[in-house]
Amino acid sequence: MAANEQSLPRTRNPRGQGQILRQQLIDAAAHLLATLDQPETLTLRQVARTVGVAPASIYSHFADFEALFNHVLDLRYDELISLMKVADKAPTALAELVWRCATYIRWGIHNPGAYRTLFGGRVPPGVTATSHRVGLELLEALTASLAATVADIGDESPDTIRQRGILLWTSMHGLVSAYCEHPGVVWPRISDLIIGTVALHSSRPLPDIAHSLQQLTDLTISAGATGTAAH
Amino acid sequence: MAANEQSLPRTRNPRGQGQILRQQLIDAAAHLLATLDQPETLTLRQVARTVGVAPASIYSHFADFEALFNHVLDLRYDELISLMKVADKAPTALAELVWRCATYIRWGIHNPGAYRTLFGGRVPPGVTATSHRVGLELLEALTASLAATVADIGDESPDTIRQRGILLWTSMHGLVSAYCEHPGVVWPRISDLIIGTVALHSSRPLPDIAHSLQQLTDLTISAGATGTAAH
DNA sequence: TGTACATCAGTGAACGCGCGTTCACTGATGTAC
DNA sequence: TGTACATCAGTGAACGCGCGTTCACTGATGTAC
Repeated sequence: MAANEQSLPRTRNPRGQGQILRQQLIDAAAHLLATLDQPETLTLRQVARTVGVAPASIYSHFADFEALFNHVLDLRYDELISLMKVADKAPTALAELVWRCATYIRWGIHNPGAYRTLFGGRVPPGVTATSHRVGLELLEALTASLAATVADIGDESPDTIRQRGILLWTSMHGLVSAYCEHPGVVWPRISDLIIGTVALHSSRPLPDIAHSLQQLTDLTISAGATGTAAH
Repeated sequence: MAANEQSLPRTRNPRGQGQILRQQLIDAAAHLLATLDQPETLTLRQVARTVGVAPASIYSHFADFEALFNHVLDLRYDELISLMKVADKAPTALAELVWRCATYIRWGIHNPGAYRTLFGGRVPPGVTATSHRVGLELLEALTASLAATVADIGDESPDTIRQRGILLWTSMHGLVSAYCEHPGVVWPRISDLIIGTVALHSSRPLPDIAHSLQQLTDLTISAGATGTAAH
């Protein structure tokens, strides 16, 4: 959509305000990462053009392009983790599970570029550590939440519980990925997909799940949170 | 893994056998697509190097690199569709669903590069038509199979049936994607993941599903089919 | 109050790289006379 | 049986492109004397 933004002249920052450019670079990279069809093709020169600065200027603030790229990914990941904390305030085990799933799916759908780069695997190199953290950290919390929700899971083996957590996570991953990658499909409402997913994996009644989801929506709206809650 | 394969001298094909190179180009591109960590970074010059030929030689057989790339993707897609036909021979509705899911998931896991390029969205440009065909064609067959399997689905609305098909497909998509993209995770056995997925979405007993999966395995082994059954 | 100097926020040109593509060509092989 | 010619399978060098990175620099601004 956005193509030529290099026409703005940009005045140099005053002395001592050099980190303003640093923030602009981060913002521009985050914006491009969010909006590019193929986020993995993000380039240093694109970021420089967007900010209206010479490509070399980036090296005053980051060791190389990978450092900027990874910094942005870390910020986005921290944002997701921060948003997921809302689940700790859930009134019931089912609500915690619903909130966890809803937050994950919504964040992924609203941040397709970042989601794809963080969870879509095979990033150029470099961000591997974060990416692995992601998989395990979120997966464990999700599995615990699922185990607490499902009544008849007490007598199942740890392996079975773990597999159920994995299947829930991969189904959410597939939902987010497919939703973002196949805009040509006519998709049901996101809330229905969230409710349906939780219902399948928890065997709980649809109305209970819908109620918990509504609670989250109310909470989010009353808190005025719109998205960028990192740091 | 494979890096330098340009050392083989390669003797020119005899007169009239020019299409041998064409096949070699297709094979090399398919092999690279299957094995590259990032299949979307496949280049014309990589293919040429693998075959041991000048980059320009490709233009005797394909209009441009995109034509070669798309041809390979079409072949892989045809292969998947061909493999999916085994579900038509299933003895029961449940077996058809299980066979469909198992074939899809197994093919995806054994062809990560091709799967990612076909279904992972956002290919450079070009293959859009095929990619859309994929989503809808397979989704419709899967949804029909699921509807035939699930007993209590008769009184549900078409939208609900469609959503259940979508959730099944996206969960398989997520399973294949996550499995290929996160090799660091310790995964359960594929057959357990297939059985667990079908169980969740069909509400059928695990042993019945396991039995149907075993039938498919027996059939596949007795038929001697190992993978490349295109055309 | 004036001036030399250090610092700061960047710039501009160039580098080597791999890419897809073009174009004139080469050299072996078959065929017509 | 010999020779001119057409065809075929590919080659080699070059093109323009965008990329990440390097390096010497510029010009404004603050500070020390």
